[in-house]
Amino acid sequence: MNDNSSTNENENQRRGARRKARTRADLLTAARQVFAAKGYHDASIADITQAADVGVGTFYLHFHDKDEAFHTLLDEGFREMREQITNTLQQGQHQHTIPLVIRTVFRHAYEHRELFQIALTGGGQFTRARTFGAQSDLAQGLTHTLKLANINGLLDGYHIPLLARFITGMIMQGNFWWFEHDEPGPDQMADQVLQLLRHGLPEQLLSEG
Amino acid sequence: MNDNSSTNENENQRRGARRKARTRADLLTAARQVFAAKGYHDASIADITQAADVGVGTFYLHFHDKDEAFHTLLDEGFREMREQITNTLQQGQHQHTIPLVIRTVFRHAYEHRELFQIALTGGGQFTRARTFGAQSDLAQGLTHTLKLANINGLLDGYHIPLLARFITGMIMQGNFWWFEHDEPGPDQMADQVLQLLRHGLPEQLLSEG
Amino acid sequence: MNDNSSTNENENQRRGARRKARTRADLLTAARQVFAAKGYHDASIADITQAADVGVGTFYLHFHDKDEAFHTLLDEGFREMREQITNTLQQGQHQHTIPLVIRTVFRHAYEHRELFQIALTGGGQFTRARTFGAQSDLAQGLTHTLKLANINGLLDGYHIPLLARFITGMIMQGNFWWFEHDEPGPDQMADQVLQLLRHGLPEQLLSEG
Amino acid sequence: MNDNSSTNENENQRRGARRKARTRADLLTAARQVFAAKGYHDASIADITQAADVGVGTFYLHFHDKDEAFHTLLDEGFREMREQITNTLQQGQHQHTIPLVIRTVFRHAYEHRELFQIALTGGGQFTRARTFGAQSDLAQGLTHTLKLANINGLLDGYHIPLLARFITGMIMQGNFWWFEHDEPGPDQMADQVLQLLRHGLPEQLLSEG
DNA sequence: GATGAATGAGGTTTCATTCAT
DNA sequence: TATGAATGAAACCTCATTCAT
Repeated sequence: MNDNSSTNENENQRRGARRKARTRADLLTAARQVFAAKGYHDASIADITQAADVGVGTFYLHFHDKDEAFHTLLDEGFREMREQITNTLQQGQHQHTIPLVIRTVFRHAYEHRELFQIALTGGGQFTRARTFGAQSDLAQGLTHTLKLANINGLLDGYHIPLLARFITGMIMQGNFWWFEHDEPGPDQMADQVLQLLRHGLPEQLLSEG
Repeated sequence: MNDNSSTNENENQRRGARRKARTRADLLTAARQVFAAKGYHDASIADITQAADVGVGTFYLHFHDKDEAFHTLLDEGFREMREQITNTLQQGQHQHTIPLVIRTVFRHAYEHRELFQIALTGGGQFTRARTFGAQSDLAQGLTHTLKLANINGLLDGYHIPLLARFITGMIMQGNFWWFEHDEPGPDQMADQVLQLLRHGLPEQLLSEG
Repeated sequence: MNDNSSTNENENQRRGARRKARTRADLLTAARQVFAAKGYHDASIADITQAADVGVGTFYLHFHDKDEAFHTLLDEGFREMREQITNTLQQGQHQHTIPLVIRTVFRHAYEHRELFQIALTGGGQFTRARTFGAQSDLAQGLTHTLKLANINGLLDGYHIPLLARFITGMIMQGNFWWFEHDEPGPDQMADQVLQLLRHGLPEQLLSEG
Repeated sequence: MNDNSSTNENENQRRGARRKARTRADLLTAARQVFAAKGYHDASIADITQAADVGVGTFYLHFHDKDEAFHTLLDEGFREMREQITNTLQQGQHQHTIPLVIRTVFRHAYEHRELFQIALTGGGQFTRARTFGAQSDLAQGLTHTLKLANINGLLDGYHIPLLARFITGMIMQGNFWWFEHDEPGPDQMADQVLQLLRHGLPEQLLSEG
């Protein structure tokens, strides 16, 4: 009987925790949709809880405020991608790193387009820092890679941190493209970026006065 | 006396018009500073009128609402640049167009950094459309140029609108760079972009598994 | 077996009742601490149940609402004192009543300082009535006593209900004193009050212009 | 013309300031009524602005928050009384001080009964400190007076700070009395207090077991 | 009996906008 | 034209209370 009741209690606790986790997930999903549709500032808590079909108060049971929900959304949404990129960067096969990072970002970005839209356009005082931070992280990782690659002087004459930014910029614009189009898919998108990085543009287009 | 009085009236009218134009300019300058410092949403009309040293009501004599002030700020701030770029694009010397556009954007962006910061980070319902619009305009202009250049098939194998986006992305990241650094200046920044566009990256960095 | 099971049932019932009573007592103790620390309004049910180490819902198994818990706290906390004072008042030895009441209140107040603090400072719509009520009860009891004592005209010239209030006021300020100091103890406090009541102040302090 | 316009401007400014001051006064009057009727916590800003017949936002144009309005109400309401008492205390004719203070407080309390009710019953985190502070101020002033009076040892055997508290308590209960009754007026009330302070109670009422 | 996730009414506060002067 | 006090819709957030488990 002792066993039984404590088992029941555990069972109840687990059920409760599961339900709570589900509500939280519902809220995050709703937040993703609402933020994507309206942007950070014009999304109200009421919008989010309505979309999640829960009461307003429930929101505050799971997040301290709007900002925390926003950050949680991005942090959890980007975790997997961040981990994959970190792995790639740490593997040390520098000759493969850049294409791998590009492909990784594009694959995730294509799969989680809403999330990227939020990250790239979202507002909010802290948010500005945070979303730029996302781009900065990527740029920093690429800077690191490029510096390692430059041990043998391959990139002398390039401003390496800028180079990293330029690549970041190309990737970001690829994501913007998907706000309006579905084609081409992530792999062809990556191919296009790599093609430009490999061969540049024909000389005729770039002659100066 | 009639003459006299009408002269006086004219004089008064002119003085009034001058004063009005000056107040408007003060408001735009103040708006630029405040938007840059706080972002669109966190900038209040009171902030702006305080910075301009006028009453709150005065704001509404010059702008219909907050959004109009914001748009006016960007439109007027970008007018000169837009015109120069339009000219460049229409001149038809396609082999010089791309470097010229790049240099033009960078020069203006460096000179009007606050303005670019506002355009690239500012929020607001319409704002999102507008600032993306700015990037889209640039991308469209470049698309047009690249298509003309491709009459002789130079760019077969490239996805031209994407190519235009990538270049746009590089330019935008150059501007982001200036949010945090002052060096390198616009011409060297352009050189870096052109260097990448001309030669791409060393093959060793881009080999895939 | 029938006997047996009903014995078990009884046993279980008793155990249940004991547990319930204990939870209730825990809640009242917690409520006392929390109300004393934060005041009525700023004390949340969650604060109380947390301090009692029970679930929020449990609170409502024992009290109908926040106000009931508050009133219960005061009623039960003051019951003993109220009974002693009632006894004193009913004993009819009027010449001893006033000192006895004063000593009784001070002794309880010193022992249950938290409770008195709550009663004298706590808020809440009904609470205001209730805590004033406590003072009023005391004043009424004293009024009654003084009236009985005045059968022989001792207090002609005094406004008896006011007199009762003044004594009440002195007692209350004695309690306020203990919010900030521990000394003097209840008996010396009573001595001070009685000394003033017996001899008044020296005439020199009270002469009017 | 210059004179004229600047005169007009001044005139306008003054008119504006007068209007603003009037709104502020309306709000304070409304706040006094609402706080008196409902107590601090149960009075909402909407209650106050409705009673003052202004928009909700107007409240925040004049007070930073509810607490500031409350404190302002008390500070401004007690200013005159505080000044009179301070003067009395500083005049140094110690043999008249106590009766004067008692009469002063009662006169003001009778005239501004609502205010005293608010001060004595009002809640709020800071409020508790503040309203007790009012009583404490009075008690401290009296303590000071009594100490000066004690130079010649008149009060040896009395605990002077307690004595001051007791007098404060009598005054406060006099005010409580007026929450429910209009009679006796302030002067007779003071007379009653002074009578008790002068002669104490008949010994028969205070004999101890 | 005990639990704690969920609820939503109700309160506070901000700020774009208006309008009488 | 310029002013700034006044407005109130709309957002955020809290917490007493309920109820399914």
